[in-house]
Amino acid sequence: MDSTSPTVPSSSPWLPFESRRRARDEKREAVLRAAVQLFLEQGYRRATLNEVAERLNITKPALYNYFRGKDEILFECWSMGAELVDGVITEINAGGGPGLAKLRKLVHAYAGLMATDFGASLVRFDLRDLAEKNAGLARTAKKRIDATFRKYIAAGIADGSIKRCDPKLAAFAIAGALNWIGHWYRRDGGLSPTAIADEFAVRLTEGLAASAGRDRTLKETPAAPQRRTPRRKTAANKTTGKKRPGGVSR
Amino acid sequence: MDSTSPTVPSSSPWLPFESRRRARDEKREAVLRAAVQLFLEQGYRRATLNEVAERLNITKPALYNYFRGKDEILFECWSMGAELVDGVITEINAGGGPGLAKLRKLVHAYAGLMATDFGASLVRFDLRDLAEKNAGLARTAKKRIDATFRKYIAAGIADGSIKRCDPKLAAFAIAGALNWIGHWYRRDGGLSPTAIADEFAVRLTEGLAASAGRDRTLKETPAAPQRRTPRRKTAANKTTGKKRPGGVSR
DNA sequence: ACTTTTTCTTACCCACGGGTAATATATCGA
DNA sequence: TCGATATATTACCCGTGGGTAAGAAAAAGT
Repeated sequence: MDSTSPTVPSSSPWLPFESRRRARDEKREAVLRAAVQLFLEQGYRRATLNEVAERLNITKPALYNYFRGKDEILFECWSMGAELVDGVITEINAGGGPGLAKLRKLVHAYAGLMATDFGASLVRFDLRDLAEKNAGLARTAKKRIDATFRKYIAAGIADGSIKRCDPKLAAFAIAGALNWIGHWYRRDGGLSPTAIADEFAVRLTEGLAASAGRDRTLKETPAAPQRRTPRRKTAANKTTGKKRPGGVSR
Repeated sequence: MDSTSPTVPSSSPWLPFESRRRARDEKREAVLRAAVQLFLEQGYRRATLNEVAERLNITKPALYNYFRGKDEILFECWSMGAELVDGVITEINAGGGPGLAKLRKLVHAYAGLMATDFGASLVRFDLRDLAEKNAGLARTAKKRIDATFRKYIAAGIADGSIKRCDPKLAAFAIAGALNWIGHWYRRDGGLSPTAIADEFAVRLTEGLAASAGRDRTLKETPAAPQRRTPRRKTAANKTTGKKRPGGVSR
């Protein structure tokens, strides 16, 4: 196992390992994509693993090579969404700006995410379907996201860009409007995700803006360099190549 | 049956019938109250009829004296919520006032409803769990509610009380924030329903107000004569006394 | 070519819970 | 008191779907 196999001098001996691991991870993600779609279409409880497998041209027990059970698949779908949001947040935190501007960026990006499968899974799935351990992780992640909304609002009040209000309730109102997108948005509807995001970024924050008069300064923030973020960060996890689903939880 | 029984001259011969029917309806509603609570606590799919019955100190088959099946119970719970909203809407429609005032009244009352069991059932239950026929009715009712939000906003724009905006998206944003209350509100939390309603009535509409400067005129509308509406209207249905759940649908 | 490991399939188990049948027990009208 | 009607109970059926066991098929390693 650990013998630095001298029989393969040309090119990295890691490649076979790597490619095997990659192939495995690709299949894992394919399962997640099929699952999240089905779960959103029919609802988690109604959706069956048989049908998930069928869509991938395999059979149910094959899924158990990649996941411990149905609820773990659900959790991983949810996690994908959470990672997307986390990515957005760290990116906004990296940049500076007044609280209001940060809030607008968050609203804009979050609205866009709600129009994606993994993003919607954040709000369409019932955490009570998760194993207690995973449900706990999910609750924590949710709290962190909510805290971010409040933090930006509080910061905005502090720096004068947002008028005085209760950050908790204001965050609930904004997050609620955004989360609801995940429930009504349809790909074949008349609204494009960016149109929704643009409008919500304005509509949900204009009432909070401290700038008295009418809205000016509303066009500077949304869409910044208009860069969505499909890539996955926060490496971690990713089943480091070991056998058996083991990795789990995070 | 139709013989005007001459043998019972003293007091109304209907009373026995009436009281029997009343007793039946009371039990029916008791089932609904127990069911909606359990469904909200555990989720519809997880909750079992056995447990609903257990909470009422009866056994599962007894439930079938009042309802055709689990999904009908769900529908009736949902319907109770829908009737509450309908009541609010007809009351607001009855009164006059500019679009913005009506919108605020609706937001205020709707927020309060989201803190009740039957109100929350409007947004916490999955219509896909309903029989197709009932799901259709529910979709229609939902559309009607959404249309009301848009109507008030459009009216507000027309009469100058609300600034120009897309009524569709504005309605989505407001309804979303409100509906979300049904997901996060907890009776044992720090926020009282009226506090939430008051705050949301302001927060969700201030951005739309056409009145340029800061907010004045914000205190006149909410809570009007502060009259909640617990009574049930829209008689119809109500199992007119016949045997077997028959009535159904509406 | 051989073994070993990973991946997938066929065939099954079985707990759960919605729904029904047959039957007992109040309740009411007479 | 006595039939008729609601109303409730006990005992059961059975479809569904998550999960597993045993072994075939396909890669990978040597």
